[in-house]
Amino acid sequence: MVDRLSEVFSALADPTRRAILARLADGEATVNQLAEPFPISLQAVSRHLKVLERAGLITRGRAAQWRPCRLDAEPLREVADWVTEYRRFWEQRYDGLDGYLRQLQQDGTRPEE
Amino acid sequence: MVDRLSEVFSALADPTRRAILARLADGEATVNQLAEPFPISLQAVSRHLKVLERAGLITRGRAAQWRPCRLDAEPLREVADWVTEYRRFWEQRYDGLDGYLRQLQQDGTRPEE
DNA sequence: TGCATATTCAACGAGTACGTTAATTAACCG
DNA sequence: CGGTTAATTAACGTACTCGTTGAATATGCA
Repeated sequence: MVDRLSEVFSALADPTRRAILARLADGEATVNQLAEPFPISLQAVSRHLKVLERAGLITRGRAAQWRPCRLDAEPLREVADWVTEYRRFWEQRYDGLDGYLRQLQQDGTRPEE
Repeated sequence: MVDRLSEVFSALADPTRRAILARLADGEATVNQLAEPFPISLQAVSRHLKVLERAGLITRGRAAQWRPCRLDAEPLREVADWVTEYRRFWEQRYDGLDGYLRQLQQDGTRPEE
């Protein structure tokens, strides 16, 4: 994995990790609290957290023997920025002239990467 | 891979595939045309296209011996919808009261999944 | 000190991802 | 038909992912 955006997309490509992010939207939580809803081991959750941390999607504190996790949405802003470049494609109407109009709209405004 | 959103994120977690999508934003292209900029084999690109197709990000036609690829941005709309749920987190200002305010803002509006 | 709790690290296995090269399929054309 | 071009499929190697269980580390507390 070389680039940051790939790392973020890869981290998001797992429903458990997305559920963890949704839980962290409610506020900080410990590893045990985060693991509780899932039918997998605590160790597996700990690894998911490491993936999220490497992607910059969470940060971790230290309080006694707990390692509270906190959401960091900055990488999600980058995702939003990336996907926004394609907005005009899903907002297009397909009404018969679509091929011609699509060609016109696409001209010279290709998203980067 | 079980759910659609994971499939889409996974497809996007590769810079070559994102570059292919960017190229297709200019309009249809054949496999050879898409492969041309990359230092990898045509077969490897063909596989990337299969991944993008399974994720619903491209569709393919048939014209003689060519298989023109076309961008389908519908899954990107789903990505945009998902990430938008977190918008308030990256739009937050961190000005000292941050912990308290974040707690207030997060209350009761957790993104799903 | 000694034990309980919270979390991580290590080692393993099954499955998947991504690249390669070689062979195959499909369509066009002389 | 036979050859060329476009693209896919097959077989393989290497590496990574995601789960497991067992051991280690870190902190709190009696």
